[in-house]
Amino acid sequence: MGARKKEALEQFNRDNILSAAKELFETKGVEQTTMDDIAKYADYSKSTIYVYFKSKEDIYNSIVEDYTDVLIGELEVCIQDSSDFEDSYYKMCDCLVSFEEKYPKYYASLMGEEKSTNSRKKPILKDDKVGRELTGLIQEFLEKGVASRKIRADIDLQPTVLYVWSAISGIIQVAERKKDELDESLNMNKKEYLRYSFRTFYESLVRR
Amino acid sequence: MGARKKEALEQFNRDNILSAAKELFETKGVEQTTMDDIAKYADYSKSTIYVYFKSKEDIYNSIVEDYTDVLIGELEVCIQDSSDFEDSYYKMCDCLVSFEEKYPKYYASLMGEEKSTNSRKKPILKDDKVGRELTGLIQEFLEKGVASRKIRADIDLQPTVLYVWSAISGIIQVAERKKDELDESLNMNKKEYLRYSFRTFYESLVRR
DNA sequence: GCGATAATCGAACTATTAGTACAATAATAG
DNA sequence: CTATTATTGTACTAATAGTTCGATTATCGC
Repeated sequence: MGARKKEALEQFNRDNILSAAKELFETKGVEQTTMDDIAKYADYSKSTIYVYFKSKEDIYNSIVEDYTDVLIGELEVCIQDSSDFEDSYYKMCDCLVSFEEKYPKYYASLMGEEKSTNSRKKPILKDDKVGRELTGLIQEFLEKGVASRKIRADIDLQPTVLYVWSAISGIIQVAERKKDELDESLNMNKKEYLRYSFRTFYESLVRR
Repeated sequence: MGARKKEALEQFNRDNILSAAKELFETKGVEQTTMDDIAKYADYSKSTIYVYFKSKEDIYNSIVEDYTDVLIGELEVCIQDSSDFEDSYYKMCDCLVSFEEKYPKYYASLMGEEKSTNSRKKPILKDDKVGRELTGLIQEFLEKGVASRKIRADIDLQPTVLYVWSAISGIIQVAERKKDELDESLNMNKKEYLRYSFRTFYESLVRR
């Protein structure tokens, strides 16, 4: 078999395994999914799975990387394709919220909860690609704000990037965690609460 | 044996087991600590451990409850013992940061990361005692702000409570996660960054 | 098509760890 | 001293990640 075809076949197998794992991880949860589950669902033997991936962790990490790229790509569009600062901001927020709702487990993982698919082992500290790319994007966003005079030019950009990120991610996290209470005691659904919080934060950010 | 003495003895044993588990959980991590570890360190047989606690989860939950009470108590002091609004705010922030630094695992757990000591099993959704008590405290805090005219009286208190909580917890979480990057690229240590962020947020909160 | 090579499979294996069962032993009450 | 109770040790089960390896099947070069 030609090297080209061989490589393609390998890619095909890897993709099959990954997409099976992806589905199972999303529906059953990562830790509740066993290697035997993945093998069965992907229609390979377990031994073959281990030919293509060295561990469950390895599979998981590959998937997370895919999601990272998707999310970062979407956020880039929000920030770069929009000429208006306020518009960028709300698009960015929406984009993060959608991602969180669609893939909560991966969102949690990307956003820095300790990553481990096998809790008996120490979690591996991975280099924080999302974190770095995200702060890059937010910096770009803030620079746009400064350029359009929405944000004071004398702010200290670097820590403000993190500050903005703290607030946005905090808002999303709390909204998700408290969504049931919101309905009950606040008479406000998650969406409304998010709008309120994002707006409040936006207004605290731009000069009045 | 009198019922009184028996009860005291049981409490003694339970406490011994809990304090051993507490130490191990703090040093090795919860999931890296086995029931055999706990038994050995507490100097009981595993069977006896299971007389006093029905599962590892049970031990863990008892410990978390203790920590919850400690944290809530400390926060109450911050808010209630301080007559100045700004003072309350910074004390509250410091208190949360100290707790996070001292007991990062428990902080993460209290603050809502999925709780499970045995990742093969589905995490149990516990009723969010900290959450409820915390929002109560923050509401009290904001009411003080309104009373002292530091905060506009026409704000919608309920969602603002969550909004404030989002920001503070977000700031702490990001500071912890990025503490290494802070040193390197921002030329700012975690403490300085926290001060900057808490101050920025405080100023966005009070009327100017 | 044929024989060699490589991919895949299946099934049994190890290691780890929560949790259980139970009989033996130690401590205590009366 | 005896009966009860608390504690222990040991050996078990179940679940699951990961390994091993000989058997099987597909594919390639000729």
